[in-house]
Amino acid sequence: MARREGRQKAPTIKVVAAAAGVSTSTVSRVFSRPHLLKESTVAHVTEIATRLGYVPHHAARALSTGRLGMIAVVVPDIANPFFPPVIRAAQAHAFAGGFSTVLGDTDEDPAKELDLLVKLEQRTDGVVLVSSRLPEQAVRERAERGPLVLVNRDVAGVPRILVDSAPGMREAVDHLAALGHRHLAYVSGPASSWSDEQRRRAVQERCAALGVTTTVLRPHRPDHDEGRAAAAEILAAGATAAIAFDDALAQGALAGMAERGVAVPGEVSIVGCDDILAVRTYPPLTTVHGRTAEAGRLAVDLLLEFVEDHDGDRDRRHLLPSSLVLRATTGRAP
Amino acid sequence: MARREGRQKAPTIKVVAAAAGVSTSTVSRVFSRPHLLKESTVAHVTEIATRLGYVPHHAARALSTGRLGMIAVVVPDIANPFFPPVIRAAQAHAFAGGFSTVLGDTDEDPAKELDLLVKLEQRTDGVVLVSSRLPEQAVRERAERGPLVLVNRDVAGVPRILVDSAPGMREAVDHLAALGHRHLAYVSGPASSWSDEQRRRAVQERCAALGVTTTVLRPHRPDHDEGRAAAAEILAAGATAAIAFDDALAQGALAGMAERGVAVPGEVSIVGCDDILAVRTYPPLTTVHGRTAEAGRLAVDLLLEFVEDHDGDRDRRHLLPSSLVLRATTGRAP
DNA sequence: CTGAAAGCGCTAACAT
DNA sequence: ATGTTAGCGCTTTCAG
Repeated sequence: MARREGRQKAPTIKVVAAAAGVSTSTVSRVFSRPHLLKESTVAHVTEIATRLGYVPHHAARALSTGRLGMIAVVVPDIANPFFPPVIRAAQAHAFAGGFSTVLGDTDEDPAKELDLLVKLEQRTDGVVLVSSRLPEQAVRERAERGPLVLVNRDVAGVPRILVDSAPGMREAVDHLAALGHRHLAYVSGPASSWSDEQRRRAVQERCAALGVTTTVLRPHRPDHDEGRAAAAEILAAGATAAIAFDDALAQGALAGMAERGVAVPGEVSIVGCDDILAVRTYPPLTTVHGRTAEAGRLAVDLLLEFVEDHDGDRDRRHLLPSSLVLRATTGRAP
Repeated sequence: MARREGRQKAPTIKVVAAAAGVSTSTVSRVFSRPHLLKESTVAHVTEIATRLGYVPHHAARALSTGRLGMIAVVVPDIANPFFPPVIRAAQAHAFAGGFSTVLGDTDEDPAKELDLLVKLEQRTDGVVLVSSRLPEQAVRERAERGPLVLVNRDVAGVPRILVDSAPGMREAVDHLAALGHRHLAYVSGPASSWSDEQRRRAVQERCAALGVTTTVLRPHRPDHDEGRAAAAEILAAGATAAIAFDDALAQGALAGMAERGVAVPGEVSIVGCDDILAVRTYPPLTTVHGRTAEAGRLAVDLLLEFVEDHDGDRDRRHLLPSSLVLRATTGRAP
């Protein structure tokens, strides 16, 4: 059996230069700003380089330019199905722009979040911070120290992308009212969540405008179990329809209703938010679809802008509209 | 309003050296091999360094040592709930070992996977490749070029961690047989999947041993819709129980049964695999729990071993046993 | 135990 | 359009 050779060290710019009969700067330029070179040189050097299997060394380039070629995407919990689409989009877009992404998971813990942010500061050119759980002041301070774009967190002076669930929520209320519902419950999400406040407010205001009674239930951790518990609360409130902070809660509520033998949408109607697992429930969940993937893409766009130009206008705020997706968990009031 | 100062550049080893009245090598050693120095020197320099807010520059160190301090975790689809636990565990463990992680998403596309692997080769010290869709030859070639650990892919000569669903599958068959089921369907997953083959085989063999009839259904994409479709196939086969390749399929099958008014577990029993969303279904899904998080942790362990010592023993194969978790979708045969 | 000096591989003025 | 020459910030022999 042939013994494995020790891994061959990669060819450097120097050996390519020698082989091509040009200077190292020329080779360097071929890979960074080819437009400054004669086409023939570019072609020639490229050919030699590929033949030798040359690839620019990342760390060396980083050291020279001060650009790491890497951004971070930080989320509270990668296992929460809300995040993968934004991560994925962010990643793909960054990659297209020549940047790698590191993913950070804060485990929903503000202390870990802060820690991570500090560590990442030296390893990345900038960070996309999704659904930050940090106090506003901390976010602002971090934004002072380097390029930072927020997703679903509204801090003035820090560039941010917001998935705006309000339009969808209003549609949901309209839809329910049109079906004859006169009393509606809102199943709240985490108390400190920007999104929750936004969604709740949209529901309340629209209900008020339409003369529909609304009961706001206590804050809930956005998971299945809490949703299950919420089913009882909805029933106790005497509501005939409920809008939940998110799909996980809505799905839990569905299960809770099933346990109690309450028919959905026959006896009560349920609406979710985020459209993240809507099609996996039974019956398929009527929900508010937010453009989360687009949020990831836009966040990276914005971030890369700031990486290029540290002194761009910080106070940018993008709102991404949402809309109601009708499926099978809403029906006429009993 | 005070104008924001341009970002202050981080202090280098040089300024720390000057401030501490020592040479740069000493400062360097304080951060890399402090045991070579007098305790008092270490203490003194450390103090100065923290006061100045000095942090070793990553890229510079990488250039010098050839160690990037970074590993990659590559998965087919970050949105597939099977992966987050392994990613999360891998990440946490790597971080503890002083390594950052980049996450790669191949979008289930072998071409993208290969591409990504090439790009990552120069940016990381090694990669954990989860559920690779690449041909065996390609995997082997990549393993020659640098530290690589596989998860849920069994290629001889490449270190690998396998979540072994066979024990759990056997338990499932035993469980169903004990409940009086005599005809059982296996809902197959992707045709090229190592896991599917393993699971199917375990089911078939155990059924044969027990004298239980088994129908193997066609390959399915592991998602909800296909599971829904599978419900009809299970019924058509005349089976009174089904074991699905994974939880997504099982959950879909649940929905499919509900649509047809077939009671679970009254009329048919359903078992999933992976225990990834089991508790979010209604009724809660009986499923095979695999130790996926542990797989992530172990993979990183193994990988870091190879990063330290490029010539360790390549042919390591870890099997992580699984077991059946009883919940509410299995019951006596009708 | 500590210092001096030579790079690691690449880019960026500055020349030409 | 291309070559020359310094570094980027850190580690690492080699001396002392």
